[in-house]
Amino acid sequence: MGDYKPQEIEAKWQKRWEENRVFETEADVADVEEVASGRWQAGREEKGSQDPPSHIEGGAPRKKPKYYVLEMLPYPSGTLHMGHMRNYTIGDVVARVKRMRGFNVIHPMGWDAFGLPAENAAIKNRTHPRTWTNNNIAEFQRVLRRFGFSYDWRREISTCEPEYYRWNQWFFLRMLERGIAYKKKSRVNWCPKCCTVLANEQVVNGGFCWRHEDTRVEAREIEQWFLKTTAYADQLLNDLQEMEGSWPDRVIAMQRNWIGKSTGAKVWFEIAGEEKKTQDPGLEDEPGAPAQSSQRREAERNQRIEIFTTRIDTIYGASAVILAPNHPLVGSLLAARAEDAEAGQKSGHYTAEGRDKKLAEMKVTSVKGEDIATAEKDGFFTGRYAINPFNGEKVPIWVGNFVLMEYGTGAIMAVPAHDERDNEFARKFGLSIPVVVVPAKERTNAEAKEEEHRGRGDTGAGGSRVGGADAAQAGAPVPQLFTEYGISVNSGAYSGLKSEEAIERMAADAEKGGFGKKETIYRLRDWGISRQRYWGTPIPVIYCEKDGMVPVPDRDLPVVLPANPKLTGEGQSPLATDPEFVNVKCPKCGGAARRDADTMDTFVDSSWYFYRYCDPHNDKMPFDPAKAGYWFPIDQYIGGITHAILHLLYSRFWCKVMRDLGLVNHKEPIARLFTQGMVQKGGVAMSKSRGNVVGAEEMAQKYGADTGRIYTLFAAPPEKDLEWSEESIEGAWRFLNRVYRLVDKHAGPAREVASGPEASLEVNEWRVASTEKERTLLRKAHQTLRRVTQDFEGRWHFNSAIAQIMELVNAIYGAEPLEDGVRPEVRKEVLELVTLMLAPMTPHLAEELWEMLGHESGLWTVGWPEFKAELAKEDEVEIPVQINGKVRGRVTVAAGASQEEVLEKAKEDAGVAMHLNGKTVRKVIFVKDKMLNLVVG
RNA sequence: GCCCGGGUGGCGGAAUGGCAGACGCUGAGGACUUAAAAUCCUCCGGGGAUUUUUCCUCAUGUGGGUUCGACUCCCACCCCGGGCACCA
Repeated sequence: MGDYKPQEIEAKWQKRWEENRVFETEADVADVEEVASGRWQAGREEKGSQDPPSHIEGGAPRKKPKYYVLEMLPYPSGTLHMGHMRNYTIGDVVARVKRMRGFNVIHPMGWDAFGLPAENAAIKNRTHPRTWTNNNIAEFQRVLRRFGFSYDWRREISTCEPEYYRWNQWFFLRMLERGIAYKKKSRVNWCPKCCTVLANEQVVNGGFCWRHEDTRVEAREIEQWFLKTTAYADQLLNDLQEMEGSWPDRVIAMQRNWIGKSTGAKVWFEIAGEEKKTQDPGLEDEPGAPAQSSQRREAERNQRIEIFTTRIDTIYGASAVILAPNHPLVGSLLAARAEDAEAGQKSGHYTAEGRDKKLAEMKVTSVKGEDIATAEKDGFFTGRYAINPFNGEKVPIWVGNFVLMEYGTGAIMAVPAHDERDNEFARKFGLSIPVVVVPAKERTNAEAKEEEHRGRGDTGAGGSRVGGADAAQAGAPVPQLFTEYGISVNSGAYSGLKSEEAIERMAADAEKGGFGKKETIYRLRDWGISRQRYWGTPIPVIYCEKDGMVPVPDRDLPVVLPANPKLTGEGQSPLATDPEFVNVKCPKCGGAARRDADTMDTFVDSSWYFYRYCDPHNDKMPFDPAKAGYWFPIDQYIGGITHAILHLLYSRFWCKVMRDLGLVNHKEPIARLFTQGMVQKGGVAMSKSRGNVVGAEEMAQKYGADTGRIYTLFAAPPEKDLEWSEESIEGAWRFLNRVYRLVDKHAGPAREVASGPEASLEVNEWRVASTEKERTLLRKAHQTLRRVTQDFEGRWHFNSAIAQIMELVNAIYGAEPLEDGVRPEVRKEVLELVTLMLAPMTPHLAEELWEMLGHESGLWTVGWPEFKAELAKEDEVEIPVQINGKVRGRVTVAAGASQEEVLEKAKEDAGVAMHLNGKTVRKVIFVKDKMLNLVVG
């Protein structure tokens, strides 16, 4: 009759779904009350006497288990392409399957609407970031609706609205109260031409500004707001255990790596020569030394160099202490003594000027890790010495470009024999390389002694290990680099101990002696959230000359962005140039004061947005804890691997903070995480900048949304990358047409009869009354249902689910003409199964077919079909017969036949008999209904 | 360097210890048609034997191992992709 016209069908059903509010969902009343009464105290005063909110009526579903499925919210820019659509399709299939299986499903969508691109576009096009953003949102929404995703649009949020970001501010104030938010100077990427801070991504070509490619980015110290993620480092690390098995391994691994816990010890090295000076400070000042010199000495006197090491057991092998170029002690160490520089010069390496130049170079290097990682090791001797507290030896103090101020204490002890980097450094600059650990295995007693000797020899007769190359000159054999655990040698009282023991004892002794202690440090740093931008959440803080930093009182929230900013992309924060915004009265004293002109990192917005979906219009709190308690944790979160670290880590952090605030009672917000693969074209991910996108709308116009959906599901398993293929799209399109024509052809007679749940026919009635052809079809249909159900449940093998359905459709075509031997009831049953199985993936087509089959109420009103094992059961099975593991014949037997029956039949088989000829059967392996293997010899 | 993935026909991919290559794409042939499109049917890993039916053999990155039986489990290695990286 008709043709498959996806554009008409899709519009028709989208309208019906909306009219019938099919995807609107509410928290279950009973459960919400249970949660509220049982576990929640904070902020619940009003609730006690109140009736449930009007939208939770008595008719709401009761005791359906909840299911929260969520796709990462998009940043609304550019064009929606099939890469986006794949993500949303996967989520939509899950949502629809769960709905059909009787879950109370929440499936929301919103917009990550703040961010730099809006601001840049606004500068370029002379529009307002809000205009640009809202236009994009409208466009995105239109296309998402066009694909028929089952979102509850009433819950839509946009993070750039004051109704949303006021809660960012509210959270910030709570964190400020608890000391989680604090301000400190920190090193940033600074572009001297833009006069602003750059994000790491804006530093290009190994240290240049993205807008001024001839301008080198500098490291600068400026005051910024931080959130103390490090306070939760241990929790963030330990709770990862809970996610094992339900988050991808690599995401867990990446987060572990990022947090980077390492246990070791801090050790304090005194600066040599200080004691003498403290006795007689006045006399020590060199003529011509700067006036503040003695002052500096004063400060330096009690200063020791604090180093961090995970291998305190190698401390007897330390041949230098190396400081980061921007270590606070570097300046005073160098300035203190001009002649020390000469000492360095004498050692043959540097002039004072060369040294200063070098230091300046090292300091200016961008903060960005890449540059440092690839740079060659460099450094210089400061001319000063430190005392190794374990053996009292003097070791030279160096400055090295590979020592990071940001990690540990910004200073290390260099143990060249047992650390790769130190080894490289020592070889380059001729530091000695004493061996203090030897491999445990090959070590006999005699060898150990010898090793001990050699070690001593190498160390020299207690001589100072200046930056000279005496070790190398002495022609001493260069010891091998050995970085593993072993046995300590040449380590005083600790010689002979296993590394593990030595670490324990030496750390304990350092603590006793007051020159060190055990310490755990993390790679994770606090989260800097200040951005010198306009399009973000204003930081709700005011600076008053009299009262200092004053938080904006809750009642004054939100601090709203000024409507008409001056955006130039250069200079300081745009907000700072707006007097109406900046000038404000101090909330404490009423005097003149200034607002903080920075805005928050947009990762703040996305760290808790999924809670807001539970209660999107609450104007008293970020969300009602009872509602969040009902919906959380997120049962299934779906998004790209690109957010494996930052977004997910910040979200986890936020959850833990909210837990401490009493807003939630779970440890982790996301129970299961799925990271889908990218859609590629020409081997690279689709992106507007590469110009290789297949537009979502274009797709929908050409083939319809359902074809686009099923193609992305069929072409590859969801976790793998998918290479776009126009030919394969045609295949998906053909398949849907094939299904449509099949149903269309048989719909007439099918409409005349009842079937499925309406027919309430018992399994046995079907079987008794069935023809062979009917039984075969029903069997295939229910076998398919079993496998498709499995593929939807645990494994998400949508591609093989679709393949199964294709097979079933092929089988039905193969049984044509169905009029011959297949009653309309059976035809209807089989076609309904096809329709219902397709429903989560091609929802519009499925609704249309469902209607064609004679159903007046929408497909959304029915559940997932019931699998009937009786119908799926095979009557006969073909069993391969193997001789010594090779298939030599096949026998057909009744399902469930015994070993004896199968064996007897097998022996009759010509091929089998031939291979058995003249041999004895030694062993028989029989797997019922599967195979028979005869071991002969 | 360390940590994760992954290697199966011309291509995307099935098969989680039991007939390797389901399903789809491409390609070839055929039917329908005045013709084309659409649709439908058949064939499609390599080598060999049999010249019709079919049979043998090799084959899931490489080499070992476990097992009656291995794409699947174990060990070693090679290659590809991704992440992290002077992290002390």
